[in-house]
Parts: sequence; C-alpha cells; structure tokens
Amino acid sequence: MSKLATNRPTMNDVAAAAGVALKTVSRVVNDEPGVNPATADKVKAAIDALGFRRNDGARTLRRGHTASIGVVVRDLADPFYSTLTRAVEEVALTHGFLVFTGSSDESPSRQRELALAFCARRVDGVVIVPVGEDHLYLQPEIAAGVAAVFVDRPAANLDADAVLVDNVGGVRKGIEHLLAHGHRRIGFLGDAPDIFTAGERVRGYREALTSAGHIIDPSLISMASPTRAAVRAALDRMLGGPSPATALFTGNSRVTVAVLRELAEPPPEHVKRRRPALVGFDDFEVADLLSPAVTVIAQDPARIGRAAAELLFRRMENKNREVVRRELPTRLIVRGSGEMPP
Amino acid sequence: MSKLATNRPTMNDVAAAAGVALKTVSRVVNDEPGVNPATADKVKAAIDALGFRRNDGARTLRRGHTASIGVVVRDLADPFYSTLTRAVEEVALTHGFLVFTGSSDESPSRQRELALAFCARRVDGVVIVPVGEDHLYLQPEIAAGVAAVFVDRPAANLDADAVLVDNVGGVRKGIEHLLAHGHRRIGFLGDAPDIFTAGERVRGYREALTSAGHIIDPSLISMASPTRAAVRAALDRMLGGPSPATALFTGNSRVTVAVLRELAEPPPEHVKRRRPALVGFDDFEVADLLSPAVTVIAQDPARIGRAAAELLFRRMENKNREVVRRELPTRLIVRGSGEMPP
DNA sequence: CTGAAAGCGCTTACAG
DNA sequence: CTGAAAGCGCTTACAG
Repeated sequence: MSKLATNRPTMNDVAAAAGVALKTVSRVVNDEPGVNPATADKVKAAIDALGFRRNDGARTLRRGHTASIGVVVRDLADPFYSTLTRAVEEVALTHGFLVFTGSSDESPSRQRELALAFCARRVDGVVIVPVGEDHLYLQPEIAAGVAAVFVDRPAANLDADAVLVDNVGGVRKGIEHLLAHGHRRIGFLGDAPDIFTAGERVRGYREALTSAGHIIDPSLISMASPTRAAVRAALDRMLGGPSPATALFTGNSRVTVAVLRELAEPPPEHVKRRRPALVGFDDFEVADLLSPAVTVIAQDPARIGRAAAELLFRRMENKNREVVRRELPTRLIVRGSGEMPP
Repeated sequence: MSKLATNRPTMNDVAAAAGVALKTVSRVVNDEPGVNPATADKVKAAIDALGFRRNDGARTLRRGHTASIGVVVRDLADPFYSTLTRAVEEVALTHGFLVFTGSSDESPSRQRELALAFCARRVDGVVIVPVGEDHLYLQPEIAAGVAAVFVDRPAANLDADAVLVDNVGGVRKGIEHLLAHGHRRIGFLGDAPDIFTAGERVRGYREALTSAGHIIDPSLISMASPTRAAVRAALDRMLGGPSPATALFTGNSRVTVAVLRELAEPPPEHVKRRRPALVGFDDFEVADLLSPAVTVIAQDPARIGRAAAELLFRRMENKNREVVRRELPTRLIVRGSGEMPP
C-alpha cells in the first residue's frame, strides 16, 4: 500500500498555521501551564481551523505506555464473559484506559496469539482467562513490564495474580442443600475434565458427600462437554436405573440448560423418569421464570471482572508487590428446583 | 512518571548483538525476501537471545495504519451486543486486525468520547451503535480516512454505511401472526420512544393493524423504558379494563422478560387477568423452556455483526464506493405463547 | 544481499 | 513564556 489518502494535520501544521513553535502547540493540546492566553487562543483557533486531533499512537511511542489493556476471554458472546469484560472496561475507563478484547474459543494457540498481539501493541496490562497447559510465553512480557492478571482459572505454570471463584465451596453448599432436603442419590453433570473449574467443582461434589459420610457412586458422575448426546446418555444412566438419582447438580449454566432441555423431552419408552431436584452452578437469565424456578449457586461475573481489573491496575502501579490470588464467594439462590423432595 | 522499568530490546539492540545493520533485522522480522540465510540465522539467534518482540506501535506510526478497529455498542454485557461484537471480532481476526471495544450505556457523550478516543489511537475503522442526535463529530474522522459503519440504528445526521434490521417488517409479521390466530385486541409494549428501533417497531405495529383494517387504540400502546412500575401500569391498563387485550407484542427482549416476570406475579386484587397470548421481538436464552414457550421475532446478532464488519473492511479498501445501507431480515419462531386463542 | 539516512508525530530535556 | 534539538522504535526510499 502506498502513502495513505489520509491527510491529517499534525502539530507541525498547527504550529505553522498559528505562527508558533511545535512545542507550544504541544503545551496547549496537553493543557500544560505557562502559556500566554493570547498565544493559546491563536493555537486553539488553528486547531479548530485545521481539525487537528492528536495522534495518540505517536504520543504513546514517546511516553512508553499506551494507556490500554487487553482482555482475552473464552467467548465474548457468553454472558458470563461479556459481563466480566464489561466490568473490566468500566474500571479501565475510570483510569482513562482503552481496552482490546479477544475470544480464545478455548484454543491455547489462539489465546497465545491474541495475548502476544496485545503485548506487541504494548498494552500496559492483560486480563486473561487462561487456556491450556503452558503460559510461560508470557514470562518475557511480564518481565518487560506488562501487568498480567488471570481470571476464572489460575495460570498453569506461572506465578501471577489471579481472581478465582470458590468453586469447591460453592458446590459443597449446593450439595449440602440437597442433602438437607433429604436427597441421598445425587447425580453430578460436569464439563470436560481438563477445564480447571470443572475439576474443582467435581471435587466439591466429592468432598461434600464424603464429609457427610456418604459413598461416591461413580455412575452418578458425568464429566463431558455438554453435548446433547452426552447429556442424554448421562441422564438415562442416572435417572433410569433401579436406584435412580433423585437430585442433580449441574456444573455450569450450559450444562444446566442442556439438562433442562433434555428433561423437557419425553423420555425414551423403556425409561421412566421422575423429575429430579436440581441445583445448578451459575445463574442465568430467566432462571426464575422456569417451572420449577431453578435454584442456583451464583457467581458474580461483574464482581470478578472488577476485582481482576483493580488487581491489574494495582500491579501496574507496583510491579514488585507480592503475587495476589483472590477467591470470590458464591451465593445460593433458592428458587424451587433445589427444594423438591426425593 | 519517569522512565519506565520496562527494558525491552529494540531492533537496534538486536542489530548490535548480531553484528548487522538495523535494516537487516527489520528484513528478518518481517520475512522480507533477499536475506542471506546465514545472516538471517544470526539475526534470529540474537532475537531469541534477547527476547526481542517488535513494537507494533512504532511500526504503526511509520506505516500509517494500525490494523485495529473500534467497536462501540450500547452495553457489552447485553447478549445481543456481545454476540454482535464477537462476530465483528471474528471477521477482524481474519484480516489480522485487533479490536477495541466500548459500551456507551446509551449516553451520547460517552459514545462520542469512546469513538474519538479510538480515532485518536488511529484505528482504521469503527463500528458504532449510534446514540443521540448528532454524529457530525465523526465527519472529520471519516474525511481523514477512518471507515465507519453504523449498526442496529442509522446515524442521525451522517450519510454513512449502516446495517439495520427490518424492524417494521418483523413486527408486522408478529402482529399478523396474532391476527391470524383470532386476536383483535393486541397490546404493544415498546421502549423509550427516542430509541430508533423502538420507533420503528411501534410503526410496524400500527401498519399491521391499519393494513388489516383495524383501528389503533392508543390505550393499547405503551412506549416507556421497561421499568417494573411502567410495565405493571401498562399491563394493568391493557389487561384490566372492560375490553382487555387478548394478546401482547413486546418490543424487545428486556420488555419481554419484564412482562413475563410481571405476569408470573399474582395480579392486584381488583384486577382480573387472563394470560394473554404473547409474541416478543428478540429471541433470548431458554425462551423455549418457559411455559408456554415464547414465540418470538428473532434477529440474528451474529449475522448483523458479521455484515457490519464485512462492510467496514470493504469501506477500508475503497473510501469512495457509494454508501450502503443493508437491512437484515427477521425470523418468526413459533413456540406456543403466540398461538394461544383469544 | 546489506546498510546509512530520513521521517512517522509526538514528548522529553534543555536553553533562553 | 517560548522554542530548537534529540529521540521513542520502527519503515521507507535509496544507494551501494
């Protein structure tokens, strides 16, 4: 591509038009003190006449920081991550920062490319929902001064700031709730076991049952991506046998919705199902309008995003402060589905 | 702030370490042809040893374009806008572009500041969900070469590319559906009348009724932000009178959900309500799981975002092509709530 | 195949 | 209060 058609005026052009030096224009543009009001007026007039707007890219190059951050989530279209990102944006704006966003789609290489592309633009910090086993590629960036905060999951092999959720405690709370309502056969439908949160949550399930003196029945645990087929198979197994589960715990909102959708279908002829009690991890829109309304262990994605952003800005201020790992609580929201008797 | 602690190696450092000229490093980094393989290897070794990573900000300054775009939506936490943004991101990535995002919160000044901040970073293009009456502030940016595409709503006073939805046609389809099921008293619950889409949609309502030879009853129209109080008042009026509405059309998913929530409450004592039929504009998660499942006029936010991004990249390629205004169709999804008899 | 110089549009560090 | 020079880290345009 040859010289662009863009023909933006520069500080130099403004200076020429106003009959002053470049530096004086810079002073006026940046509201630096000590400019003669009459001179400033001349400069301002020239700025308006030419339609000058400072090139922040040039400014950035000279100053060494860009006042921008990058956010890499799993999927910006997912309400959990979009709400989280929006909260980061809000904090960033407070500091006068702009934010790049990107979705990794759970692909380690795509995440890496996004994060490094942001770093190549010299963002001052990154907020990352980590994917995959290896995050050492970020080490040089961090060493070079990029602040990094991991969110929702810890970085695999990097000692860095992180904002997590009390997954284990949250699930325990949900399972204990079902136990308190008399359930003893409780099925757990999680997600792919390599996802950090999925592992933590099934751990919470096991701990809750074991602590209460119950035996873990492996046939009541399903750890798979919530495809239609996987969910159907798991439900048939858990609800169709001679000693069926009377309650289910679903490990995230995608699973919850998939299960609800499956329960809404008539079961195969040879299977007889009773509607099980249900508690789901993650709140979701109109969970309260379903019948029965869905009892959930709610996370607070906006709070998570805010916490991550605040940690990021604190890290930018002081690269040497010790690494922080915050764990945010969950909240049981009782709505009906989790209070049905066995 | 003084000199930053960041101590990144530059091409100059690499050149010194490899014993070549700066330009040769540039050639290697950019995969330019015509470098002696042995020289290239020396340079690559130096790059690895120093952990060099090109500063894209500097590159950008010299080349005149940044390979980045800005997206300003109403609220990134809203599934409609986050899905739209995600689709824009996808197209951008295909072109090797990065994307800044921002939420205007329906504030004209905040939108303006975000858009101009993106332009100050010299993004090559912006996708904007416009708010407010005045978008002339973008005129100089567009003149200076920034591509701009408006989405969901047209720019108030600027002749620019836009991707809209056939709001009028969509609502007409919904109202005609209710008419075909025998309804004659159909209430319309919209949104604040200064929102473009709200205006278009109520127009569709009027047109559908008029075309079918029916009279418009103003008491069956409510144009207000869907606060709890406003929705309740509108429902009491529309459903509580001597000649109540037998069906409702809701103008967007926020309204739909607010109405459903209100209908789930027991009505005030002196009001007796029948459950009205319902068709809503916008699809939403688990609309199919409610009882009755909710019939909607669905938009396709991913398609809208994709169309906007594609238009943007075409505009970047040719600043002089004529202004395009695309209007995307809607789809009626029949689920039950819209097929209930009067 | 390789390199020295100029310049992108600003800010920094000084000098007057 | 104002300005001339250098430099941020690259690419462009040339020269050898």
